[in-house]
Amino acid sequence: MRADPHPTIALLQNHSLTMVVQQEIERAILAGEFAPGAKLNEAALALRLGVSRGPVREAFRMLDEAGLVRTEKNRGVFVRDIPVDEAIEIYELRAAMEESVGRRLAARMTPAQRQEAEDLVHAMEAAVLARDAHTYHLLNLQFHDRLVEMAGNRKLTSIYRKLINEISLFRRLNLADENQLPASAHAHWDMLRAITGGDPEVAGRAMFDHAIHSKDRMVHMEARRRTDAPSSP
Amino acid sequence: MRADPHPTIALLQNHSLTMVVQQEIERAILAGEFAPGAKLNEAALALRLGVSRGPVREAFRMLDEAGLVRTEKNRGVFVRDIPVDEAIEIYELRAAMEESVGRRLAARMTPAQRQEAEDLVHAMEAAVLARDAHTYHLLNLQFHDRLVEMAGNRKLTSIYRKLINEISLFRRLNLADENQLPASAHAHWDMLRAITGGDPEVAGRAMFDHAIHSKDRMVHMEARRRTDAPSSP
DNA sequence: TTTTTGTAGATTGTTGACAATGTGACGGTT
DNA sequence: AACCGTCACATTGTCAACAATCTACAAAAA
Repeated sequence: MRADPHPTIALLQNHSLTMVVQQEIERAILAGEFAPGAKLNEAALALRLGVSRGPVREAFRMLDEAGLVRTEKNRGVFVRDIPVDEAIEIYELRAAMEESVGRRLAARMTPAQRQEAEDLVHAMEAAVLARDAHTYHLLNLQFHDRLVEMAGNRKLTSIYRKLINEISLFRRLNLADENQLPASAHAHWDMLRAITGGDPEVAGRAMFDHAIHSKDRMVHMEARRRTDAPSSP
Repeated sequence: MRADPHPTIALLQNHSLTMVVQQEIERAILAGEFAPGAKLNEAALALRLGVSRGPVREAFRMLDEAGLVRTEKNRGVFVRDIPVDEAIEIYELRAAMEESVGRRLAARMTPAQRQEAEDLVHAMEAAVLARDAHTYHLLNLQFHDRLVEMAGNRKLTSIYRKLINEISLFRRLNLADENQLPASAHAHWDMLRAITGGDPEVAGRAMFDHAIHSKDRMVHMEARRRTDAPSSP
């Protein structure tokens, strides 16, 4: 038996340089500081973070396995640029996972969890009124993330989050049209109602359809983009 | 545009030492040469593979991210030993994924694919007659792997395979009882029939139920083991 | 005896140096 | 002008040495 160490001590015990470097690069990628397709220079990153190239290389291997970067031997590592067909695959896989989440939540969601989810949708509605698409987007992500977490399957949660990270590397990802935000918020109420209704099949289907709808909108946007801007610009 | 390079050239282009080391360690782990919980010594592995510790460390980071090993700072890396509750989570997640696979296959399986799947079940039946539980186990894995691959979602396929790898680290994983093999083979015929029937919901449900049944059998075995062998041996 | 402390050896964490490979510019040839 | 070889330069791949940390065991203290 061992007591929980002092927070600062726990920090040092768990965070090797490689871990810190990995988290920092991941943060930078997801924050858009490195665009999809951009090359990541080992020495430059090592210099910027004040470490040698070793930990940076180890962090690269982790990010590669996580799907955030791709490594070309003797050429370097690049921020991954998710192709459309892979984005579609991720959306469809996510739909299957969210269906599973909906089923589970219909059977086991606690009142406190329901309250928390409702609070999030209320916040989303506030963002709609404020015409704040960015905040809406973040709340939307958080809403789904919390529902997934509430389903209580940690493996599913961790894989779901990796998928969301990868999707965020899909360049052509568009924030929702401001005009469609009210409808989107409404759809979340519907989903929540389906869950609290208690029928696993209904709830699962609701979350599945919602995810597929996201995919369809993305595919639609992509198709329109392709017709608007012919093959080579 | 670039042509596919000569096979040998492609080999050298893609396989850095780190990749080779990663694949070799992964192979050894999955082959059981390193038992779950066992410690992996950097220097020893580097010596065995004829490389320095750098590539071994990078391979460790990949295997960690893939969930095959766990890293304790300043203590080393250990083959992961999947706890029962995580195994259950993986089985349930796999069930959701296989349901999705079943739905898709009901709608798009080609005659050639159907033939291939049937051949695999025939081979499984042959293994049953030969009382060859090991071969049966491998064919079973291959059957499911091929079905997943046939569904045509590469992201789902790669995640599915990672889950299978992790499950194989679950120590208490038991091969099927020889007496249950005939029933198991029969169940695969049923699944295949559900798929070729063409109804996505029926096919999805069949694969989901089959996967959940696997989970239940595992949980049952685990429960019996716990009662047979009280807390501390 | 039990506990604590100290020390030596083994192992991991990190670094900088060297080797191998790729990139792009320059100049010469056709 | 287009093509090709050559050659620096930049970058990645690999390695070996050093520093930090942990582990095990023995000696000393309670």
